[in-house]
Amino acid sequence: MPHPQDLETRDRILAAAHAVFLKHGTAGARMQEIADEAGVNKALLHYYFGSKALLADAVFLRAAGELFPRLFGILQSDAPVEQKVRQLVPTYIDFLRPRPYLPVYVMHELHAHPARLSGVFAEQGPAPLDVLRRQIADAVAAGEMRPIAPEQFVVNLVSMIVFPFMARPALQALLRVDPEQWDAFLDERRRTVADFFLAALRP
Amino acid sequence: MPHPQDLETRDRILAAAHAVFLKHGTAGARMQEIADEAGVNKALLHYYFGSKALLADAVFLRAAGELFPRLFGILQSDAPVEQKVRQLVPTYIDFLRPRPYLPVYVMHELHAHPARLSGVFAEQGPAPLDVLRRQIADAVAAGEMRPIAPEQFVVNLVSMIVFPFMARPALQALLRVDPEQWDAFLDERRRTVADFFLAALRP
DNA sequence: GTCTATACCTCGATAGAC
DNA sequence: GTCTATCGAGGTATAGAC
Repeated sequence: MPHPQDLETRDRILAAAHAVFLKHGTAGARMQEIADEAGVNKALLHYYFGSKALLADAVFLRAAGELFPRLFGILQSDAPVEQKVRQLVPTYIDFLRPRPYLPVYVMHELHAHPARLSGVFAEQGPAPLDVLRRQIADAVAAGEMRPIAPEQFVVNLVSMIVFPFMARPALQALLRVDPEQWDAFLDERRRTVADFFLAALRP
Repeated sequence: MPHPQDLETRDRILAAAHAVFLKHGTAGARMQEIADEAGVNKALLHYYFGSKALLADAVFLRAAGELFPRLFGILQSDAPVEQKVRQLVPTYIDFLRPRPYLPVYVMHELHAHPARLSGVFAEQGPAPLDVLRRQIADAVAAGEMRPIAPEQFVVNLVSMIVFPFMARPALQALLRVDPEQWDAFLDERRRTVADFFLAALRP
């Protein structure tokens, strides 16, 4: 973009767009609502981002960029398996708690717009499961762990962490949990999910 | 609606709307695309359903109605816990496999449109966790199970079943799994998730 | 850089023939 | 019941003043 830009205004617009897109999805979002939320007028959105589609791209990359890397940062480390699990569960729950719309937004956009995938995982490094695969193999050989494929390991763990946020409205109704009990419910998951997961790995 | 109706045409439209709404979400769906998919013209959609919003309501109720009841049908039965788990995992995975968009669609609509909740869970009966709560208490007292709150039990189990479908595009990229390997990955989950879950409950 | 005013167009909805 | 043709609201995008 050849335009001169006020970065502070640009950030305000991007933050407002983030909030509105996450709440309504790209198709359901209105440029007017973003402008209102940012305290500017519609024309400025086009001045800074060119079009709704380009603004949506920027927001999606931002959202996916906070969702995925902090998962794989922890999983790829060389720390022992148990320590990684015990660290990931509370860390990620604390991250998602103030961002309840983030996972559904990202997954919905990926379904409706699969081309977005290339943008997100382009700079992705080598297969991220190698460290974990060796750690599991060693623990199994030492008789300390039941065998499990590393893919299943990761998906089981991430499922239990992320799914409750995606299903929150349904779970609140099905479990008869009002919004304040929901916080206690998440606290309990924060405390118990790692234990539950590690218990499943006992030989 | 006081209109006379051709039920076969109405069903074709509803099925087409189901497909299009699930793929793009309510806001992203176009009445023209639904008409094309059903092999009729736009005007007929209004003849049968009145408006896009009403058609969207019908589709959402239909989708939520296949997603939730078959979960709680199994969980509320009087069968032993282990049997319920071993039945639910393959049954539900087989159900979702040909409907990969269903969970994300429902959860996204519930986030963007929380009022829909009332429509879905209105006819819901009494608290559905009572059977499970007693079964867990008995098993724990008999020394056969680690203690766990029934809410956490259900959410852990359902998370591992449903989440992979919601996150499929991301998981395929992150795990380096191409679409045909994805089927094998789901087969493995179908075989292993119940064992994994039950292993976590061992005392 | 930021605003107001407006052009342009997509899309949901309706009218009316058959 | 189903179609063609068209209207009008609402939304993105642009022009141009400041």
